[in-house]
Amino acid sequence: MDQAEARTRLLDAAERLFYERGIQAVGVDQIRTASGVSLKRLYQVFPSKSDLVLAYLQRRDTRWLASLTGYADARPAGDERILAVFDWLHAWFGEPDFRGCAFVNAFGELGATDPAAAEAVRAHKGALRDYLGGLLRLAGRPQSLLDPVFLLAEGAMTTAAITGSPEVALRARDAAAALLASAAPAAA
Amino acid sequence: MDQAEARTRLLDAAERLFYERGIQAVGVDQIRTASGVSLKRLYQVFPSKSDLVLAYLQRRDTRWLASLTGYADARPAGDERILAVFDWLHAWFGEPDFRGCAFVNAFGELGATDPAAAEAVRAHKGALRDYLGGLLRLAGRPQSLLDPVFLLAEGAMTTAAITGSPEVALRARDAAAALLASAAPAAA
DNA sequence: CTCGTCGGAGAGCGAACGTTCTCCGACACC
DNA sequence: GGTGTCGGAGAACGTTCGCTCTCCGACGAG
Repeated sequence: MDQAEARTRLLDAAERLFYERGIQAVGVDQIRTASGVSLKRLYQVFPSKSDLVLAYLQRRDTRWLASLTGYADARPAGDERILAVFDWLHAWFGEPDFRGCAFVNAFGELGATDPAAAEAVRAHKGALRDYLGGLLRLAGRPQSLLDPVFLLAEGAMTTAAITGSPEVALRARDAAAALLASAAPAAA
Repeated sequence: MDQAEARTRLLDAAERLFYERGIQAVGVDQIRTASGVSLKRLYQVFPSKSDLVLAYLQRRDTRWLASLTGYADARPAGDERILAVFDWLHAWFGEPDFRGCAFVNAFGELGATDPAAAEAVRAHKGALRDYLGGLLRLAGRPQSLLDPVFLLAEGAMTTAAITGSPEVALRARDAAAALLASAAPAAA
């Protein structure tokens, strides 16, 4: 096993365990066991647990946004693409291991004590916000709709986590559609 | 110091520390030191840390909702009272020790491992939702607006925590006002 | 075969955790 | 004053944490 594969296996195990049980609740030994990577190598690749946490957040940020944009960008630009974001959320919420937004969870655990993790969370939410802003622009919609749409998506994530029911994504979608409809009709 | 005062002092210290730094990050000894209550009495009142955590969540639930309803119910019933919820959020977000919704934070930390804590979070969010539903009814508004308004409030809480800026409450308020305006005019 | 190098397995480290126990001084009762 | 009871202070317990170290077998070079 070379270093690159060790890194992948560590991040795979870390992502599954951190997301499923929480970051502080998972020990380094559990990640070692789950990944099959020796402790020595683990500390070569990630000199401390917080480095591993940061790498976990960064890789998840990349993959999560890629999955969302891959789904939404397949729809025609315009209102439809904006609403597709909520369809994607609905599918995500329905996954059996869904446990809310990993970044919101991480912020609640570490936001007060780990500045690097807090910054990663801010960066992730900023990227999501920017993506939604781009969708609005493509749809010919004013940026004044950005906050409402973003907040509906955020609220849907935490609510779906707590209630365990994915349908809230569809209600958020309806609300977003209503806001789009109540604004001046778009050029698209 | 009698048992009742010990309980109050313990909960005061626990609430401040748990909310400020996170639950798992705060040890029982720190709560003992901050409260001035002896360890022996602490374990008489709360036989385990998870009992203390639960009491913390329950007392905060009561107080938080009482503060919100006390503020909003002072406004005339109708749309104005609904929007007052966001004004209250705005004031809360601006407090110097604001660190997001204690229940969302607790759920991220403990939701997967502490069923009693998870249930307390669900109960709290259910109570907030019910309160908003009552405000809509009083305003003569359809319950179809409940999810949008609730999700805007939820989204505002997590976003304010992560970005640190209270203004998002006002944007959520604007969005709620737009949704109310786009629906059929209320009797009130 | 011999030797040197490497990485894996897991024991070991000090600190911190939640929880219990020991000690001792304060105070009520006789 | 002597005695019993209580609670506070904090030492101590066993476990677990993040992290380091030791040992040993595998393997390539000569």
